[in-house]
Amino acid sequence: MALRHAVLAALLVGDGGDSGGNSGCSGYQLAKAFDIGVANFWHALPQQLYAELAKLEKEGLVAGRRVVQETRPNKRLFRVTEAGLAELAAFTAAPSKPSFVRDDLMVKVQAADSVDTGPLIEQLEERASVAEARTELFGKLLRKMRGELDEEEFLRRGDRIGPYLTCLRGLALERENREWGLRVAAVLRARGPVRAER
Amino acid sequence: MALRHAVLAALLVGDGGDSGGNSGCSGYQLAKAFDIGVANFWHALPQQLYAELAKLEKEGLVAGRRVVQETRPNKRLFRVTEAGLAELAAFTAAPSKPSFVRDDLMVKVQAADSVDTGPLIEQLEERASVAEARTELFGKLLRKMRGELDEEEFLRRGDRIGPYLTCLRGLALERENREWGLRVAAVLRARGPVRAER
DNA sequence: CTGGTCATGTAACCCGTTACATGATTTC
DNA sequence: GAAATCATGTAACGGGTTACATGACCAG
Repeated sequence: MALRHAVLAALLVGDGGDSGGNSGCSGYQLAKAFDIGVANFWHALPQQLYAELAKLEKEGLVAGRRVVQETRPNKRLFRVTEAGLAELAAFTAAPSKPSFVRDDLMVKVQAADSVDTGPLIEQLEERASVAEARTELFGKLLRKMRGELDEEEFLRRGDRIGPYLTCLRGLALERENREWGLRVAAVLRARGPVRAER
Repeated sequence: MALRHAVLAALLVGDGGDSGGNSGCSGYQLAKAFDIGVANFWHALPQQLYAELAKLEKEGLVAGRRVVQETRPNKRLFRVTEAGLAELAAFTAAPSKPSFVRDDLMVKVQAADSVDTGPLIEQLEERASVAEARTELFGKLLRKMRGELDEEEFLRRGDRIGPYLTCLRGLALERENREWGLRVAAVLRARGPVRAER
């Protein structure tokens, strides 16, 4: 049960959108975060998030308040409570589980000597281009977060560097992703169609 | 249900240990592979692997044969069948699910502005040193796989490059992992203990 | 004589995924 | 007029994790 901590951490950012300081963040906004930035270190579907928010609220780790909208469906904004912060602190102090990954494309590359590489090459190049797009996106997010300061300066004096540091890693991973995809595609292309000797 | 494909791909290597060509690989050996190289792209516990092997055997995608040992417990070696290869081929041709990651440490870094960073810094440095060890391990594995050839040469003419290419990615990821860990630890250290203003 | 390696599983429970359900508003 | 965005859930099923169970051999 560690999704809760990912949710709490993501909720801290609390980009309520408009002016209202740290008003919180809706399930929907949270789901978007889990599709972009948070996806670098945690994956979860919207349904899971709604369910987890409900559980967290019942346990008092987040507090939700209903916001009535006229032109849009009503929504609920959640913020992390004191108890939620304590939970996060305890989690941070405890030992971490080893990170884990699941990647279809790498499974396919692992088997590349025994199967037709045509579709694989396509997928690798597709992934490289997606990775490139994400690289640019992360670059923009970073620039936005640090504002006018340069990186060193921001990391010394900025007041919310957590998301910046995770985004930095996301950027590095996507760059890596792109390079690897292109490299492997090139290698497989150069070898040509499968030689079915065995 | 994609663990099956990871298992099939891992089984292709078939490092039966001693001389016997491509004799296959036991559940136990498979579990070790999932702890080292395969962990770069798939995570699974031994129990899952034993269960999956049983299922794959019942479906005819792998074939197991019992090997009686005197000085060690008996074991079963599995190899991928023709049907298994076909399954892998179909999987490779089909679209890939987006890769996904779950990383406790990154969740903690995301929340770094709101919690005590002491234990976090320790964990980051610990991870960096583990990553360094894995970097060296992967370096050795790569040298072993390519034998006397240099990398370019091996990737052009070697006869099993799949595991090499995935290992290459593992190496890059671990390097990245180490650098990030050290960087973040340094940044957090420089900021000193939490200033609990808010 | 303690701890690591080899070797394979079962059972219960919880978490995560897939499928379903709804509906108004804005943009192309 | 179609498609994306905003917005929130429920229900069933299947896969994954945790805990348990066993036991011989080898190295320090």
